[in-house]
Amino acid sequence: MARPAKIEDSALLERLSDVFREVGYEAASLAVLSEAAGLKKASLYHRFPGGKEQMAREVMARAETWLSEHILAPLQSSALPEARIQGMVRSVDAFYSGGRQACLLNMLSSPHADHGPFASLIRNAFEAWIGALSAVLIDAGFDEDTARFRAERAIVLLQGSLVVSRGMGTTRPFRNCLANLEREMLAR
Amino acid sequence: MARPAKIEDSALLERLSDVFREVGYEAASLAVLSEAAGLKKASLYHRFPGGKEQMAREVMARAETWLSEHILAPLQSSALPEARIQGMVRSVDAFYSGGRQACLLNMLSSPHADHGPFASLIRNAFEAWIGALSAVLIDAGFDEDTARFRAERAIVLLQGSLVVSRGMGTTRPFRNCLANLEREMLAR
DNA sequence: GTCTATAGTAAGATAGAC
DNA sequence: GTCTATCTTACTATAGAC
Repeated sequence: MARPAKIEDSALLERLSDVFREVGYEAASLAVLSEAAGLKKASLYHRFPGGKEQMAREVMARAETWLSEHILAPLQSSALPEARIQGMVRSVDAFYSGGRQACLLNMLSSPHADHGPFASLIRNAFEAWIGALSAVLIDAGFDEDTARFRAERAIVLLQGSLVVSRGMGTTRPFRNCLANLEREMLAR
Repeated sequence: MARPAKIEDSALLERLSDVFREVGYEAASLAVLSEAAGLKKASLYHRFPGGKEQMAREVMARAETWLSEHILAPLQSSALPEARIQGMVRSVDAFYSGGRQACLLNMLSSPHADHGPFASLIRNAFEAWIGALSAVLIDAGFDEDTARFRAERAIVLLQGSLVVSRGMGTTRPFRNCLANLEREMLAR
């Protein structure tokens, strides 16, 4: 077959996602995205006529799908609260490569109205995650306020540990965070 | 006096700092920096011959000075541990405008070798802050490992609460973080 | 579907007048 | 010290061949 093979959507989005997670939206130039994708710029525009903004939005959409399937669904299972949180910790550890990869929810955050679409996607993702964690804690017998407070703090710890790990050049804060998350969330 | 008045270094750096904190390094174009500073691009280059990278480095240096004077020094005072942490909380609340302004240590973090200078400044700032907090906890009677662990977690909570506040469009996570920081750090 | 080539624009940076 | 005007480069995006 002389025809050049199509690079699969899933693999393409994953490579683009790596770039956005590493350098953020503005620093992700088409040159960098093109090299990471293994496609020339014009080919990227063929796949994403909306340009960089569409790439980022599809990357975000993919991340939300991942969140739903690998985080929210397991959290909403009928397993024990301990097991549901343990499952989340394992998925999170893999997704962030043990603290070496940043979070899109941080890297694509922007105060610009230009990228307003991202803002609501990011807010929704945070709220869905916190809501699901909160439901687990309510199942575990905590009152609503405590559940919500601890769920939000878990996400804060996760995001903060990624920031500090990145800034200090060590994954220890992230590993500490995950190692203590279940115990802290369910502590009486 | 027909001669145009010089804009003071301190005011200039503060305006530039606001831009870097809001949008990060790459999105801080000279056009944006120029407008925020109230100086034309050529004037910025007169004050910062090294261009944008020098601006960011001087903004970082200014932030480290602020950290030393308003955070590290009070933490190293001879006051009670409770009072030292309360003082830090007040300073932090003001510096981050109650959670509305982001942290340079997050916004200027970059995996690029280009901006390597930032990386060591950021790492040093994190380490100095955690070290000072750790010393307070040792003064409060905690063992070295516990002190270090809790100090690091305090910084993680701070950074994470800023990320989540920004992402969710509310300052509540940041306010929660500060409201509970002293109690959590000193809990027996 | 991918490519080479190129248009058009905004970026970082400099020269020289006032 | 600040300004207008300009240079060069890099960026986003498009046209058209294969």
